[in-house]
Amino acid sequence: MNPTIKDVAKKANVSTATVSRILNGLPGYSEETKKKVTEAIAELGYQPNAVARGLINKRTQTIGVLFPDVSGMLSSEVLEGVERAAHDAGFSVIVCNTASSGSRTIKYLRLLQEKRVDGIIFASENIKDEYAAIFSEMKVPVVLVSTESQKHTLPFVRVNDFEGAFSAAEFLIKNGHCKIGMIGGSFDDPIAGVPRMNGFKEALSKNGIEFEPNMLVANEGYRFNDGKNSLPKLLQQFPEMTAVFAASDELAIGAMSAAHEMNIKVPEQLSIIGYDNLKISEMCYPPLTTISQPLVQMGEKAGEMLTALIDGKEKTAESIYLPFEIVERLSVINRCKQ
Amino acid sequence: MNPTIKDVAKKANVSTATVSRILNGLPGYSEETKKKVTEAIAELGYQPNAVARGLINKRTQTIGVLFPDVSGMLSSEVLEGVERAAHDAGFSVIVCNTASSGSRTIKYLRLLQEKRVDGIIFASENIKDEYAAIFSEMKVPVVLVSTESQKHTLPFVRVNDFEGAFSAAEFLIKNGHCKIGMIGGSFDDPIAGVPRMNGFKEALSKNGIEFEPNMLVANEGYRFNDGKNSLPKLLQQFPEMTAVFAASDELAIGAMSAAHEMNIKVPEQLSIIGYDNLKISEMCYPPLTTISQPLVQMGEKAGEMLTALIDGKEKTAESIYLPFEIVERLSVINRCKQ
DNA sequence: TCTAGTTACGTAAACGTTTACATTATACGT
DNA sequence: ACGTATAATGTAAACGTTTACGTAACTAGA
Repeated sequence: MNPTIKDVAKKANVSTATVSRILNGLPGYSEETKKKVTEAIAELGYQPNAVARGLINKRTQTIGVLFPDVSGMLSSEVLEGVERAAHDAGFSVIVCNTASSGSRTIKYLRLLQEKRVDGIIFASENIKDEYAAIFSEMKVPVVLVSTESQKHTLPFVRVNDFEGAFSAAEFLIKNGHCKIGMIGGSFDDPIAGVPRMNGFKEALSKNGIEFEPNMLVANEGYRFNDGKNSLPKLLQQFPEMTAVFAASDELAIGAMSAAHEMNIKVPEQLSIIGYDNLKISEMCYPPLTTISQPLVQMGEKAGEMLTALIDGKEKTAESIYLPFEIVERLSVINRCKQ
Repeated sequence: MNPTIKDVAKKANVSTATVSRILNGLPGYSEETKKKVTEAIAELGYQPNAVARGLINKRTQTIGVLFPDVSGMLSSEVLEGVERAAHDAGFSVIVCNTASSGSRTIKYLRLLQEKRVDGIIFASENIKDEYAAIFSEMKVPVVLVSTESQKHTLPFVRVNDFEGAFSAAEFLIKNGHCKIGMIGGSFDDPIAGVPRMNGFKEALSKNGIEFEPNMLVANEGYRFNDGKNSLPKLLQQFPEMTAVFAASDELAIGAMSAAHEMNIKVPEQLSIIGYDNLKISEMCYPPLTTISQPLVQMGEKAGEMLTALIDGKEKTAESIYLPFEIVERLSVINRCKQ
């Protein structure tokens, strides 16, 4: 099969220990033997076996990442960041698509445990007690991205959704809108659902606008079709609305699509602001003004935190809120300047 | 640390061999001992160590997937399919982002070799000789997805781009268009560039339309901005155009965006057809008529082929062209019915 | 010249499995 | 009662590394 360290040792007339030392840059060999060994390695085309290494070192240089939805645009940007950071730190990443299913998540966690990954990144989903139990059983570092848990104290990297939503709503207000509706997520979603709705309400109230239930329509999910269906509903219960805050870009673009179909001009008749700054948000027409979550940077940061934890560089990781940003494009109009 | 098979054996008063047999469903133990062992496993919370297993079995139950662009929408859909198929067959997947860089690709390949993955899926990129050399050196199955190589005979799964492009152009013709332009990829891209341009030309010529160079603008890439920049150019060199075929959905949507800005109505004044059927294609306005590549299915099929090859179920894999499909939405108008 | 320290190695155990082979007990046919 | 096939189990080697420990040679200081 593949040549092993023994073959190299034999060819170079040294012991496997010496070869290993050379391979790992440990002290204890002469330049002369190093040369012999290096030549033997080249001649044989020797490649160290990471599996054997992993067995003895109890380190696989591999991390696992769990997403509810691998092909989602949000997940894929985060993944890019994670992969980059992991690879830069010498780790490979195994992707797992939980499809938001509890049982799948647990299966994957068990699998990662068997594979002896050195750490785990858990994205965009609520941490059930069951998961947390497995985490601590596994005794590997875990970092959360785009989610958090106050019950189970795990380090996370995300943006402050309350403030992001607050800023979005306030941005509309500053642009002269006072009849503002919201297309939100789910009341059952403590991560992206509730905080964004609360931030919205808070912005209204801080600016002397009283929130009324008819200004909001909530959704199970955050998808295009949810947004597309929500706009007509919202418009019906809140006809005087001049601007909408959508809790995700997909929702916003869905709303925009509905507006097109209803012959409502965006932004002239209706301003729309989204949340996420996915790649598509600059591709739609008009380009979407939105709250930017630095997704790949979040993934990257999470990857860095995790690998630092694994390498013991950090004892405990400090959770961080990454700054969001309002990226102004063309879907919001300033009513004052009209 | 974690309990090992030895701990289980001791607790159950049997040998490790027996435990192993029970774990792997091999014959040779009584119901009674099985019960003892199962109990011991449960009490200790024993989890087999896949690393040790991998060492002796020379199988890691892991495959590697290389993408030029992990967060690209195309890649991420393919990844979803691959992950699903792999997982169903008992494999984990390691993702690698080559960023279209040769040196990164090679580094990753070496890494996967060290990690002793059981197989490789290579997506969307041209196979350089150097890669092929490593493939054969690694002696693991490789399957290509969304690319192919006639020089190095590797199994692939993709759609026939020539025919896809041909159908797209012919679809426009059948809808009464005869002044048709194309926003294409690169002449240097033998995978998605040349075949799509040729398919386009062939459709014209088959229908008695003579192709002129001014009907085409080529691009380095397939991105939104390429499309956005290309439309004005194309319109300038081919003003009588009533329809465009774009070699990717991103190009098409970029073109649509440019049309919006130039106050050209889609599809009333200009019909657009894309290629890929990404998720965004139904989110833009008007929803994009496009050639559907079954991306997740392609990933899935590739994953199935690879795992079958690994498990030795298939000796050699048959390359396949998956069928494309024209998905009609609203970006193309029928001129005959006007 | 002797001792102590350093350098350059080699030996062998260990990591946690699987599995070929050996061993024992059991049942069965005559 | 005896051999034999079968079932149940154990022993130990093997997978390819790393590393604690041992040893021999050499250097340097007195």
